[in-house]
Amino acid sequence: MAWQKNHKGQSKDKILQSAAMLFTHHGFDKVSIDHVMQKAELTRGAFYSHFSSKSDLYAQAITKAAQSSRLSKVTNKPQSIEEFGKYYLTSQHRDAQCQQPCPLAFLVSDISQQNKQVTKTYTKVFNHFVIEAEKHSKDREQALQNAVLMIGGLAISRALEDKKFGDELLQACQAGLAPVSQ
Amino acid sequence: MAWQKNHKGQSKDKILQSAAMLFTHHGFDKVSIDHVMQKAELTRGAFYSHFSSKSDLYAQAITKAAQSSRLSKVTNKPQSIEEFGKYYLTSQHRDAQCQQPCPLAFLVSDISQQNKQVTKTYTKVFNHFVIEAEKHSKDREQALQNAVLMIGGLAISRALEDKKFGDELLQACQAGLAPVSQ
DNA sequence: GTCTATAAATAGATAGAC
DNA sequence: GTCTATCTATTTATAGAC
Repeated sequence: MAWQKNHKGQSKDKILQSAAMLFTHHGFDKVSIDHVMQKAELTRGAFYSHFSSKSDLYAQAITKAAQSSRLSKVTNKPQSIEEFGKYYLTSQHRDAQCQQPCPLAFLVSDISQQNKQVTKTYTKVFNHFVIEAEKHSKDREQALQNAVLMIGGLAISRALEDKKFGDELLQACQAGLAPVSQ
Repeated sequence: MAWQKNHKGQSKDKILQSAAMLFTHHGFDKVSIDHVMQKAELTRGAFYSHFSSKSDLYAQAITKAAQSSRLSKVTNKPQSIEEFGKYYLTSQHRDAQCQQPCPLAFLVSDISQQNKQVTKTYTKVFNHFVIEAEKHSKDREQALQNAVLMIGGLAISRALEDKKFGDELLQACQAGLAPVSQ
């Protein structure tokens, strides 16, 4: 029994990990259930034993992506908003040269097309981001501004065809991050 | 001849206007060529006399959306960055209670999935936005920050399930806009 | 240039064997 | 729980009549 439960858990986690990466990189519509299951080394038919629909998978994958993202790991937590920005607002992050980029930036305009389960999940993850930013900001208002500069800056930089323009934007956002006043 | 050219021009413009609205509201994948043509009161088959592909339409529709957007109209141009923000960072704009919302915010994470024609068009429109912001900012760096606060703030607010949270975010972004120092 | 009809491919979801 | 096979629907794009 324990093995069976473990086995199921392992498959579900593998699906979630595949979905988190694929969705974050390509968005909801460009990724099919088939893609996800292939990456998880399973077949389509097995999908519905774990998730009720593609949307259900999407919502859970966003949480997974946030957890797998480097930002959420306890180790190497930035000690200031500037460090936070140097870590987040990079061309490597924008160009997805890491395994798990931030879903808040990569999926932002994808989310409003989805159902309530998805938007609730996104809101929860964003709220955690803001709480983290508050630790290094003067007040909540400044934390919200810092969050927008980081997430929005990364998202827009990603949409630009001109990489140099994108780099300039990342730099400007980094410079705009307001630290806790000493 | 003139009538024919005019007739074709009218059809193309009708298609573009329909596409601009539909794409801005729902993104690239959720809108089909059929939807666009139905809204333009034409049939699918007529589409390819005007555009070479759906992507081609998308790119041209982004330009059209930017032109149709209230922000690009000459009349009622904001005289300061605060006015700009009050005009842009509203719940009405976020909830698409206007005919033509800003494609820069509504489509930001949609764009990176598309081809070069599309990303170039987005870059061009964003560049115009920044140039406009520069007129009311201390320098280019501050203009870029202001642009991110507006476009990013609106985009994230749109993704949040909690409207009050979204309103708080819009408010914080408005407060964060830095004007030209007097 | 616009129409109807259709080709060709893809995707979400379900059925039933093992 | 996982597999293969399939249903059903949708979509991009093309062909050919008017």
